[in-house]
Amino acid sequence: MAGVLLGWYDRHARVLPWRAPPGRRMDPYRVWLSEIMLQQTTVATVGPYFQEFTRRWPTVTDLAAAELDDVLRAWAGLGYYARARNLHRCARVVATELGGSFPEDEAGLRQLPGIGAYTAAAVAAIAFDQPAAALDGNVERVLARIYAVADPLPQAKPALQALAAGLVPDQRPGDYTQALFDLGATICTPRKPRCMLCPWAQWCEARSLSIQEELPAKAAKAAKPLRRGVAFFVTDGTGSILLRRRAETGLLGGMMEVPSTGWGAEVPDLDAALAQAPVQAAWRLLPGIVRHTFTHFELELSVLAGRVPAAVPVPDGTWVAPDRLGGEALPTVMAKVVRHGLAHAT
DNA sequence: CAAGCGTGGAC
DNA sequence: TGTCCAAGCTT
Repeated sequence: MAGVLLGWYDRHARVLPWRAPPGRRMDPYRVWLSEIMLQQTTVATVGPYFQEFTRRWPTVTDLAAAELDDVLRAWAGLGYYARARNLHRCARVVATELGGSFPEDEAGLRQLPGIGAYTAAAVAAIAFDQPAAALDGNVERVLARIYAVADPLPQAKPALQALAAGLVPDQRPGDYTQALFDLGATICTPRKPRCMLCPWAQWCEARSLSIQEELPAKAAKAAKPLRRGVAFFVTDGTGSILLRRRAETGLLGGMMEVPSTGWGAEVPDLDAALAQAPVQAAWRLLPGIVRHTFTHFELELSVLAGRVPAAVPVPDGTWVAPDRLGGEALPTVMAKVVRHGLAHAT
């Protein structure tokens, strides 16, 4: 089966910025960087970020020498911000403790910050052509169908991992791994798989049972609770906007925010909200609400606008001119709040 | 070890 | 509008 897939890959491999042509190997730094960026993130989204990171930091040593804040700024908008902090930590370990070279085996890679079971196997296979079984969402879907594994994920994951390990060939395991990704991304898609084009169709149990679109089964997801809060859009006499750095860990850790009340189930009343205001001002409630969906809750923010005569100092705060917002470590939800404030308060 | 952790696009 | 999902990791 592996040989057939490799033959298909030789003819149909996707061309991607972090990928070498079939039969070649890519720089391990770029393989690693792309794998971190691609965690739970689409190829289309990652593209521009990968280009910018490799332009600014062509080697892992360059990335290690960067300031964490510059890395966070460059990562802004990509989400799952712990990845950026772990990326930077990992680069420093590789640069200072490993002489600038990544470990070539799965176990060594697995020790590094931000590298879990999947990424260790993927980098070992793709960058170093080791026969490691990388099990991601694509491979889970392909194998669940090929072997008609009906047990729901994530319970079925250990069984799929064993099946994956049994398929990895000794010849060209790196290309095989990438071929499996391409198969999942272009043929064995979540909806309406293109079985007529699949090089593995003759071995697919799910297809023979006509249940390919029902697999893989997944456990039901919990409903997302609604949280609400009030954000404070503050400008000074020059039009600069008050931003504040969030705590290093947890949600949006280390990123910048528009100061706000806590986010809870209840809408804070005006007095409770104002008690949490970062400065004293004559507040005006802006029309509309900023909505944002996170992984595990939905958020609705009302926005109070205030103006202060001069850029007074605020704990963890920074005053940023509107034309320099693009360079800040602003997560998307906060960029939405700023946009709302600029549209209604200025 | 279940829960916490972002975002944008497809349908 | 809602729902799913995309090359998962950490605690």
